[in-house]
Formats: sequence, structure tokens, C-alpha cells
Amino acid sequence: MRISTKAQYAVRAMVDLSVHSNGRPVPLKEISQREEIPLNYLEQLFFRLKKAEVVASVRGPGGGYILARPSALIKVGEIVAMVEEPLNPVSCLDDGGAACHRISRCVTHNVWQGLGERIRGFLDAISLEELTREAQAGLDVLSPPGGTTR
Amino acid sequence: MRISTKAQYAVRAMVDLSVHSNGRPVPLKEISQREEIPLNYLEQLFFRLKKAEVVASVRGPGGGYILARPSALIKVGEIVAMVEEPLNPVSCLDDGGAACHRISRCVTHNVWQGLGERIRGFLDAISLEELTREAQAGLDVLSPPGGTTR
DNA sequence: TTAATAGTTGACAATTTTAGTAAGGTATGT
DNA sequence: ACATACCTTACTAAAATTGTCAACTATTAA
Ligand code: FES
Ligand code: FES
Repeated sequence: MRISTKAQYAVRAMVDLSVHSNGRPVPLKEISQREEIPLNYLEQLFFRLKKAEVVASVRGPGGGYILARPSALIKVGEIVAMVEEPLNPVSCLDDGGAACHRISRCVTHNVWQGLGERIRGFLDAISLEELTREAQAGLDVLSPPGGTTR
Repeated sequence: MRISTKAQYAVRAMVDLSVHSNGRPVPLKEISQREEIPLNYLEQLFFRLKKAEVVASVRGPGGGYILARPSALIKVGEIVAMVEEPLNPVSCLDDGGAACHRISRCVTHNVWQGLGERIRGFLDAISLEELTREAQAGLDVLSPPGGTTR
């Protein structure tokens, strides 16, 4: 019952992007360094996030990625779902149950179905904005407002 | 975000055991056939379930496994936890956070921690008794009370 | 227009995890 | 003694995950 590092990376990277972008594009190189995530790996993830229209890209020098919408409208569940193929806990439920020939005689799939709904519900209730605020509050301890912010 | 087949098998096998045992030991061979689970694989699972004192064994001819407690006191979460090592969604949280050197600067682990708690909470709220009743209700459609039960 | 930046895309290799097999052993009832 | 059925460890094959490489396209600034 582990979430893939892909998904962990994606969420961390999105928080990083949201914190360090102030309307300006952030290049992956920066995120890669700050978050200790391989650059080429990040590229793959953001490729998918772009297709999902969670971020948008700006090419050329001075380019990078920006959020495609206000962070309040981006849910963690969305980020995870875009990057991790199946958010179903079991393969039996794929394609609406067509994948399993025992599903009619099996009571346990109700359990996994309910679990899946809970997981999605939980992750969809958290927005990127909340995490961004939390992260900024954490950073403020190190460099409080009025302090030497570079 | 998939649960292992190990855990799925374990839960299904426990339901099967609970349904077909009426105080009598049920041999794994039977469960293996009814549930289409490799016998040797089941043995491994029940070995662990026994160590967790969820089931008890009776050796020799006519032997098998029985529930170690009333099914109302056996929670699905317990079965899953015994068979699937980490119920943490991320490795960062293993050993109470000692596994990750970024945990102090990272806001996302709160998300995964919360997710883990939800998952455990959900699975711990479902008892084997409930699943057993459901399964028996399902079987009754095929062979109703008073009907030819074998 | 040329060079540098940065995103785009597909293929692929290494590693780790999972699922399943095999084999031999031990206890127990008939 | 023999058959049954649990007990335990070790191993292997397959799949998923994770990460790397390489070549390409678009854009901007000098
Ligand atoms: S085995 Fe597929 S639904 Fe239970
Ligand atoms: S990276 Fe380990 S806690 Fe976030």
C-alpha cells in the first residue's frame, strides 16, 4: 500500500513551483535542485501534468512552467491521478469490474471499492493552495518577513 | 496505489474460512480450491496470520485452521497489516520519520500521514463478521434456507 | 542569424518488488 | 505405519518502478 515516488515527486514539485513562482515561469532545473529530484524524471512528470492542463509551459530562455489555474483550484488528488495510472486499489475494479471473473461471487471488492473512494475523497479535499501556505509558513521561520530575503 | 494480491488473497481466504467453518477446522486445500489461490501461497499467508494470532491451527488429519477469535473482533485492517509489511503510503514515514532527511523542510508528508490514517481507519472499521454475513446473504440466493444444500 | 535556454518526446536500462514455486520438514489422528 | 495437513525456508520468474539517455523543437537575446 505504497504511493509511487512519481506521485510524491509530483506533489512536492507542484508545491515548490507554487511557492517560488510569483506569476513568473519556473524552470525545472531549479525545482530539480531544490527538491533533489532528477531533472529528466521531472520532465516526464510535467509532460503529463501539462497534458492534464494543471500547468502550462513557456519555452525559450527565461521560460519554465507556471500553474494553469489558481492554486486553490488544483487538488492533490488531481496531481496524483495524472501521474499514477490506477487510483483503484485492486485490478478487479478496472474497467468497471470487467477485469475480474469472480466479482459476482466476491464480497471483498466492496471493501476495496469503498477504500478507493475514501482515498480519492481525501486527496481531492486538499488544494495546492493549502500546502503552499503551509510551506511558506515553514519558510518564514527561517527568513521572517522583514528579514534578509536575499 | 495498489494493494497487493497478498492482502486481497488474505482477506478473501479469511472470509471463506469464516463462512465455511462452523467451529470445525478448515484445511487450506479447500480454501485454495474454492478461492483459486495457490496452496503454497496460502500457506505462507496463514503462517503469518497465525503468528498474529488471528487464526489458530489444528494439525494432523481432519485438521486445518479456525478463527482465533469471534469474527466480530477481527478487523480487515488487521488482516491486511499482518500480510503487507508497510501500511504507510510513503517510506519517509517509516520508523517515525527517521527514514527521510527532508522531513523537516517538507510539507507533503502531512498529506501522506493523513492519508495513511484514513486508510487504516477505514479498514479497521470493517469486521470479518460483516463480510461473512454479506457473503452468506449472497450464497443464500443460490441455495436458499430449506433448499438442497448439497 | 546564431547561440543559448528550456521544454518535448520516445526509447531504454537498472533496480526493486511482487507473485508464485519448490522442497523438505513436523505433528497428529486412524 | 501411514496419510493428512500444517510449518518453514529458499529460490526464481515476472512485472512494475525508477531513473537515464539522446535527439529534437521552439523561443529569446545578443
Ligand atoms: S476477486 Fe475480483 S472482485 Fe474479488
Ligand atoms: S520528502 Fe520525505 S517527508 Fe517529504
